[in-house]
Amino acid sequence: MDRKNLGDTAPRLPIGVLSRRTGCNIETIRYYEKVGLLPAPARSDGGHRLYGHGHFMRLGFVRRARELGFTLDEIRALLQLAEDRDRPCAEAREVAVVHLEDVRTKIADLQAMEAVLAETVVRCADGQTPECPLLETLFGSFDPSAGK
Amino acid sequence: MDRKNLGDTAPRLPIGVLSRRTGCNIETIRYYEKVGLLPAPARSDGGHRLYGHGHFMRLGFVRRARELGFTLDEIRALLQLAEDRDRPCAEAREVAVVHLEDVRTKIADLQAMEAVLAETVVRCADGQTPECPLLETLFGSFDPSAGK
DNA sequence: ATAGGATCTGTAGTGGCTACAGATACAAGA
DNA sequence: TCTTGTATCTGTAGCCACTACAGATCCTAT
Repeated sequence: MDRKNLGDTAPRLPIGVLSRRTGCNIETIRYYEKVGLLPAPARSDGGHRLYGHGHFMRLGFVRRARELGFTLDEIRALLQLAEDRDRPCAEAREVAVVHLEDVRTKIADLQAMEAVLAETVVRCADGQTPECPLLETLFGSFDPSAGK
Repeated sequence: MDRKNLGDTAPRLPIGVLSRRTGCNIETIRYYEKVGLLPAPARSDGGHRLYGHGHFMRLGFVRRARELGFTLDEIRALLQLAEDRDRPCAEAREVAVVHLEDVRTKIADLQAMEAVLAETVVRCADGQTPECPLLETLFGSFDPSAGK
């Protein structure tokens, strides 16, 4: 877990290489540096960013965490735990549990939407309905409690 | 479907009443007016907005559509169809079908995340693992293809 | 008349990017 | 060495759908 030493002896590479290897947009990399998620890298004499192995590892972490839907603040916390703690697993797990519940809530919300939409689309398609079921639904025509 | 006549004879009510009856934040109502989703209402002599029945109907539509996840532009299009077309159902249905596919994609993405997260959380919890499975996953330790 | 709540306009911010524009650096080929 | 094309820089602004003030004015009940 010795991942905080970014100053290793591997060759340092420009941002375009980091971008292509990690699948992360150049502008996003600069954004992550701006918001403190990535440390500022060394620079060439001309001012170009030069990234070492540690940056590749760290950005890989960030991207995988983003793909799992963690917010940048959650990722920040996870990286901090990885750096500072001998046994970070309990705390890291807590971050993941909270996020997992959020993901499950979002799934449930979307599934509720999907159910209404799917039903409405079917009713729009059957061609037997004199008015448009979707628009009637949205205008609240089928809900007697609408209006107060 | 005669919903474009907002100048009816019912009493006109201030924004706070519209907000409470529709569950839509006052500032959101003003935002919707700014972006053209709601027409500008009549005003009192002192400049306060006064909303009639048509606005209540229209904002109800917008809120229900938002709850179903439609974007503001999709809602704009649906309202236009409702106003302009004798038979808007085919086009409205097309808007809903595109949106339904988007919702299903989001559900699938979230379910993929949920699967990875749930597995990782379980492995973090079992206490048999020497290192933290979540952090190892994010650092890419269990993926031999990581690095290029 | 007064006071408290409602409302106004304008501005800025949220999260996570993304897209320029104008200027400079870098590398390859002639 | 020079030229040219590509890569990179910084700064600014925008996207989407809101949300939150701040200072000023309006409105209504006492």
